[in-house]
Amino acid sequence: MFSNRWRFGWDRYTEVDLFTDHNDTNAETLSQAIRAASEEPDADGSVLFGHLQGTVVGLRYYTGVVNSGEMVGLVRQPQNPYDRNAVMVANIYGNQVGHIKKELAAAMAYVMDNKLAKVEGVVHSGTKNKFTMPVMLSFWGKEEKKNTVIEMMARRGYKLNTGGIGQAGSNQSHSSQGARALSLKKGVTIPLTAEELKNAFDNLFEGLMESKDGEKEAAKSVGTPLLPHQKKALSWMCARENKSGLPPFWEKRGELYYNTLTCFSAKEIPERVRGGILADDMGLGKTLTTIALILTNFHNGKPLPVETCEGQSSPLKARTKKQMPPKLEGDGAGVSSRAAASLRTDIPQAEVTCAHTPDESEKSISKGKIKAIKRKPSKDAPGFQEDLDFAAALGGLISDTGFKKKKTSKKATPTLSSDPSIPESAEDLKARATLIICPLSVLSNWLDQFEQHVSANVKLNVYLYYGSDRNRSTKFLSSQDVVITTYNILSSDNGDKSPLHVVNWLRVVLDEGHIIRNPDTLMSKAVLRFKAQRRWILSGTPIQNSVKDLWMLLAFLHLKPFDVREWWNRVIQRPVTQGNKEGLQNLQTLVKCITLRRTKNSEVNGRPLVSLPEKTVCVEKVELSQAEREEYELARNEGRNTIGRYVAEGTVLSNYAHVLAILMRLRQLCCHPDLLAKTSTDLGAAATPAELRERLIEKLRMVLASGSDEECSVCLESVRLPVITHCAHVYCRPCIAQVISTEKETARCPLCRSEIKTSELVEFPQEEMGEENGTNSEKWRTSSKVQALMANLLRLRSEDNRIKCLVVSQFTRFLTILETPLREHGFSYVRLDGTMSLKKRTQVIQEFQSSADSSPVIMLLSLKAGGVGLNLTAASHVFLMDPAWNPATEEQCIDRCHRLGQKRKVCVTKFIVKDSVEENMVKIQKKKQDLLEKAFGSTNTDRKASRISDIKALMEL
DNA sequence: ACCGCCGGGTGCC
DNA sequence: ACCGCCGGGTGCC
Repeated sequence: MFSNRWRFGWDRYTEVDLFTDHNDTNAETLSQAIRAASEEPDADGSVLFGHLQGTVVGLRYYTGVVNSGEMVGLVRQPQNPYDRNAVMVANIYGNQVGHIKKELAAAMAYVMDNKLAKVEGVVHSGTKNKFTMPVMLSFWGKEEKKNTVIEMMARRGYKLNTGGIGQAGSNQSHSSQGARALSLKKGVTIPLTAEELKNAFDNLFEGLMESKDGEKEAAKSVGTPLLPHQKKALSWMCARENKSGLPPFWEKRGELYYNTLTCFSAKEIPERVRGGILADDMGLGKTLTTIALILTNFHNGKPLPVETCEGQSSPLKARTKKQMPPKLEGDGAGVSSRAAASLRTDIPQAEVTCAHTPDESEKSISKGKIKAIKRKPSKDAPGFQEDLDFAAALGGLISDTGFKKKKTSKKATPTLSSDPSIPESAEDLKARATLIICPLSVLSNWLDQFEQHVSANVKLNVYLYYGSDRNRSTKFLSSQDVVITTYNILSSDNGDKSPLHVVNWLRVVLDEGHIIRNPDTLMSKAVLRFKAQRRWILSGTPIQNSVKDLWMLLAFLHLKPFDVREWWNRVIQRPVTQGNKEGLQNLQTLVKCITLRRTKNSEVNGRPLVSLPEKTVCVEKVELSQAEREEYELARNEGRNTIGRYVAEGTVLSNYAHVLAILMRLRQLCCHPDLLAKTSTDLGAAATPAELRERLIEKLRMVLASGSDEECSVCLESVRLPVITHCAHVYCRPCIAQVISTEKETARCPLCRSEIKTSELVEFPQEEMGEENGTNSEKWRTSSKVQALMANLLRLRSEDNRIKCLVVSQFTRFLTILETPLREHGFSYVRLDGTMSLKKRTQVIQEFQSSADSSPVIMLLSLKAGGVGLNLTAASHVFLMDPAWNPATEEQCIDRCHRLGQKRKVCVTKFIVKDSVEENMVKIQKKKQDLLEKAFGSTNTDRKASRISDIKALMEL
């Protein structure tokens, strides 16, 4: 007993009180410790140094058991009072198995503490031993540390076996790694080619849906009929939430649950992953499907009980609250109201917070207790009938819900094939609310979609947890049907005191879940701490860069044992990145089990998943006018000379900013001459003082003409008597004059800290002063591209004056220029760009999507405004005013209108100026698509080289 | 007997 | 632990 207190007596867990019922708390604390101890940010590039046979001692003091071939974790215990070199051995669940024998531990401690190597263990034999057992240790690390480690161990009498060793009974990945190590010197493995890996990843998420999945009708409260593929998704999601199938790589062997990858087994059923990854392409209706899931799948497969406006008038909550004696909260016996579920959310705050979550109780159960419970014949369990009663009370039916107490479900031994429903305890049944976390940019979309898809007569409590005055009451939040918040709120609301971490959620949904792929961010850490029964990730792109992106997602889903980084690294990530085919297969199996992905082009039974209206894309070549052509050629020749010189000197990359500025200038000239001279980078390229002055004036004119109320950064009011500095910032003349007179020679621009002088302030020439607030139509000039657009718009209007168009440009300033002719021709328009507040954005989108007569017919859209998920299906025509570097950006933009819900054919027009940088950009776009595909694993130098060749191609050098 | 041998007590780090 | 180690009991064969 005395020694037990030291089981966790190391590192930051020293103060844990282990005298009180230590058996109940150890597992969770230990796995936390292991998790913390094995924070290995990047196991990539590790090579195998060698193997070593070691001994685990002290088996009889610990409860952790291992199977033949099982992987074990090795954790340093620097605070161990008997030996500060102690190395603990633990199994996958964090149960301690024993210690490494002290002489070996002393040698290992040095290696481990100095991060010279990562040591991993596999037990092949002696698993039934009472006192000691052999363990095969492998040492992994950076190539350059290899010899140090080998020498270090040798000095202490431990010779690392650097050849492959036939490890009888070793698990698959290890034996194959051993074989590889044998066949190759220096432990370097032959990876799959970048191509193969890339293909593998592509296929990782393809064809994940078997057609056997049925369709499920949504609850009545879902107002929008689901499309067939959405019903399939709903059916799949409900099944993932309700069925108790084991997580991938777990199987039942006799009385035990066995993990086929790590060879770990336990009496307890592994935590089931109730949820998964819905990775459908954007536009297939992930949001709608999720809303349908919320309404359709409450407890025991029943719909969410909701208040309706018709029928019974008295609100269910009010009625049932009185019927429910508080003392029954615990087991729910005797509840007879159909609406018990809605009532359960109204329990006092204290009860919620004090109650053990199912999560905690299941992990904190000691082996001894489990045994005790398990030995009880299930039919004698006193709680069984009560739970049935409760289930009946809730759902009006006796389901096959089995007795479940503290997770040790030992109802009639569930067989793998039958997939019985997951039994829920009374504790589980209290959870009501679904928490949705999304990026700010799609927040309004969620609200809209709830508005749109929930039947009008249903009152769903949706709370937006956002803004400084958000309601932080956990009781309040628990009682909602849905709580929506953003990732930013999550990271700022992070601490333990955040109510989001106190509420016992029914379900947590991460929209655009790939956002949490970096485990080091605050929000990723926050996301792991939710108490929730079911967890979902919605993401069109679950893998963005590499396998590593998946770990955080699996950790969020509590997919055992991969929620602990070490097991993920050992079993999946390292084998895969080293090109091990088995590792890749395992990864594929894993992903397949928990993911549903369809694309717009997916087919089911030979028929397309969704039939979107046709989309046509045409390129309209624009001829520059003679004046424009002259100006363009001038700039082009100048740019060519400059860039040509950089190319000759080999300094393209060090002058990259300037090169981009030159290209930018040309691209802008293709659109409209007035786009020039608007940023200080452009100004840097101006040759003469006269030219500079001209451009500054131009810039000033643009600022003032843009209609936005330009603010003076000194007085914080609208600028009066505007002047512009050489660094292209605009102030009131009196304000900036005062700054300069105060600071004298050392005066600096308040915005960018460039030096400023009174003599260098530029103001409007006298004759233009009067016009700045006027219609400025006299100063406004057209361009060939503007005319091309207007011709199209006017033609369309004459065909059908309700046709709506998106007019897209990368240059918000171009959008501003376009406003003038739109106004002149009487087009009603709205504008959406990245600078707008959420509120304004929402309003603009609503206005545009509205079918009212007064609704605007044109949206001026900046290419990158908003993110994925933006729904602009009211438009059926898209005008892309200028080509983007990345064709995917254009595609994404087009998809905002060519997506589910689009009723008309979509017509896309790309304006490209003939004989210009734009034409070359289009050529490069095509090449880029290939490049991007090959970029997988390509080196930095490759990319740089391609960058340079891009530029040469653009300038026709 | 300043040894060897026997057998009981004992046991991770 | 069906070991090794420790230390007390014992002492020809």
